[in-house]
Amino acid sequence: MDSRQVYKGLDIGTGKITDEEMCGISHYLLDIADPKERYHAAQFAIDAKNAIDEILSRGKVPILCGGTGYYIKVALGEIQIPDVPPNEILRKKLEDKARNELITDIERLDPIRAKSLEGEPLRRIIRAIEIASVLGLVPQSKRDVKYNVSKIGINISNEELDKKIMTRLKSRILGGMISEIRNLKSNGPSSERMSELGLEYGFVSRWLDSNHDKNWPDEATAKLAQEISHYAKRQKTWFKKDQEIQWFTPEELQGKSFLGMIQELCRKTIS
RNA sequence: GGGUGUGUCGCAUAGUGGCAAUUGCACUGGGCUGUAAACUCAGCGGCCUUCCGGCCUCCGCAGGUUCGAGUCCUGCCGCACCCA
Repeated sequence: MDSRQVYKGLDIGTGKITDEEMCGISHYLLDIADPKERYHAAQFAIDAKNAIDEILSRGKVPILCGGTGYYIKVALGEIQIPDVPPNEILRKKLEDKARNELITDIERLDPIRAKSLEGEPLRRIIRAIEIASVLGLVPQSKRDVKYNVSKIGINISNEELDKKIMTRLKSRILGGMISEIRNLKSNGPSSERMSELGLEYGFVSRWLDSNHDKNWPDEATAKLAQEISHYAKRQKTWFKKDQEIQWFTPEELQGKSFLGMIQELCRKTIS
């Protein structure tokens, strides 16, 4: 459930699991997309559901793991994405309009959806117009979860989290993240595209643009760690809202024997 | 020792005598219907208040001028640069 690990070639910077680390367990939805092309949540919803159904059909229990909250929701069917593909021409046209005009547009097309878009970024208002212009209205996104799900979250204080982020980042840099990104860049993607591939990728790419052959400085590590920490906090905000998540501290998970606990949860969920 | 500057909310920065004081970063909280590691909103001296708002404290320290001082004056302290 990771919006960046789907891409081929983004390994160190996304912390993608290695073959040895998999211990023979099948992992899904890794390396399924080309970094040159945009991969969307809507596609992920399809791919994830297929993978889940395939695993279930073999009588196994799928474990969804990762930090892209939106992708998890979409994969489980907690959010339905209307089947309206992006219309770049329309988007271009709408981007030239002022916010007020766009709001008037969506109010005319779908007053109910318009209400929920108050204070939302332009991009989402444009998307709503895009949907409404095809379907007439923006359909209500109703929950349609076909699976029994147990959700587990690990609760860590911000200080603890920041420490972990720093050690992780340092080991990624030692592990060759900078050259991974340099190589990736030489294959074409612009820095703008690189930013879409993730924090590390955008940040390092921008740094490379202005410091071709310099050595990576410690200040850059600190700054990047800060950006990652910001992101981690946004993730917390997202998951905090989910009432179904059972939260555990890292100590609790260790004390309990993690695998045993998962098995117990599986049994409960199935029965 | 002499001269010239300078001291504003964690850091940085704005501030014609009417200012609880600009902006950026950081920090805190929030939103999320095909870009989600994206995008985006709000709060940020304290206390009270349902909205409007009210009260107190505040721009290095101490005095002064003024109806009124972050802004002007004096002294002190800290810092910076220049001349010795």
